[in-house]
Amino acid sequence: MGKGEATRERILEIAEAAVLAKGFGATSIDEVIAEAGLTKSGFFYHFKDKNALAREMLRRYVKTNDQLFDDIFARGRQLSDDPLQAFLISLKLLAEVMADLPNGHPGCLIASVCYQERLFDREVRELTAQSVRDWNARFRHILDGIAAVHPPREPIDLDDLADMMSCIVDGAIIMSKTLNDPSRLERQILIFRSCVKLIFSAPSLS
Amino acid sequence: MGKGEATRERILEIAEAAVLAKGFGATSIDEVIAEAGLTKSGFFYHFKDKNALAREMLRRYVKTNDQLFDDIFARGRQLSDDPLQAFLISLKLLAEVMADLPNGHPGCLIASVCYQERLFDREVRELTAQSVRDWNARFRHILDGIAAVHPPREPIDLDDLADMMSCIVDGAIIMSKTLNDPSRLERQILIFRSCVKLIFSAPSLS
DNA sequence: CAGAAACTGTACTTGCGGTACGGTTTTGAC
DNA sequence: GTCAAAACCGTACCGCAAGTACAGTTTCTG
Repeated sequence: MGKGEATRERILEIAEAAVLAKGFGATSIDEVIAEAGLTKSGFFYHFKDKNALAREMLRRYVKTNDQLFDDIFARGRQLSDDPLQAFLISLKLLAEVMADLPNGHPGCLIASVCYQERLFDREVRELTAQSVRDWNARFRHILDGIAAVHPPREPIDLDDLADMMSCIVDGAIIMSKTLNDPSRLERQILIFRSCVKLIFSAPSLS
Repeated sequence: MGKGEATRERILEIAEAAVLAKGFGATSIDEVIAEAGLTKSGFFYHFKDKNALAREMLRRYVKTNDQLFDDIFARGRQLSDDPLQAFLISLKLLAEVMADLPNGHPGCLIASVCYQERLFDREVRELTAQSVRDWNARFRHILDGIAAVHPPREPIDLDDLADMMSCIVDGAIIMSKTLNDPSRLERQILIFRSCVKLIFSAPSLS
């Protein structure tokens, strides 16, 4: 890894923390480079503009997040052969991980971008959209495996249920931040878990 | 109503649309006043700074939203005496209202503020927090009424379930915007409805 | 050692939020 | 109709942040 790459990483790390804390618009380049210990020229050597910074931040964020979810859901499958049990275990693990983050979940960059639409170019917006689609597909796949073994009682659209996971997490992050109460995120994941449990393990109506 | 109040209303309406579309930081005062047909001096006559604008926008938004929810949940209670049925009907109505918005739900101002924290002063942030708390209390109250008649099968924390409503809506708005698919919001409300139905009307496990 | 990569420094442009302040029109109460 | 307050307009200005331009310098690497 060249020295340039290390600097880029440092910039991205500092910028991500600042953006999640204050929003993209409120994060100035001056502030980032001051903390990173380089000059404006140095910054624009690595990123042609703020949009390029956003793009790389997103790529980084999505990658890290995917890794986390891969780990957690793989761990769930290790702990149970039943796909429903595996998913429920993973959700519990996810809740614990989210609760253990010292100052709550740092926030969701995708949502941050969402509420700043026009600040970003098409490429950035397409990147966020694709990552959400990937997320949904991931959960959809898990739910398919569950439904094959445990047919849901009520006619539930599995696509919508997969979407629900992302919605809950994003919504809970917002609530955690707004109310300054990190525990909400954990609790929302657990109540979603209860819903999944009910949907797939409820006995049939006579 | 004085002429000043009418102007203030016009500014707030234009600003709200712009902020929901592009975020607070990306909405310039110049742009708002151009559309409102007045000058910078005129703007600062009504709002001492951008924060004051945000504050009044939020008050307006929360008020309008509360009114909408009051109507919908009152209508639900009109249509059924059973609190569970009334709530389920209201959720269906809510989903329909959200689906009927021509370009999807305009977005949630609270979330917009959430991701711009440092741009706003303490008063604005406290306003958003309070409105979320009020929202949650509203749903908690409805759920209390339901649980009194239909004890939930699994031990479900009603506070968390009340929170879930807000989380779903906020999360679904983000997803709708990100994927440019207004139907997601409607579908998420309906699947939340299914969950509520399952929780309160599922038969006991033998 | 050479050349490429990784910067620094300075100077400038643009756009936005915000201030200052004097002047002008509009409105509503008497 | 009068008169003061309310509701503006115009102009000029400040500071900050994004971004450009470009020449020069250091640092790594083959």
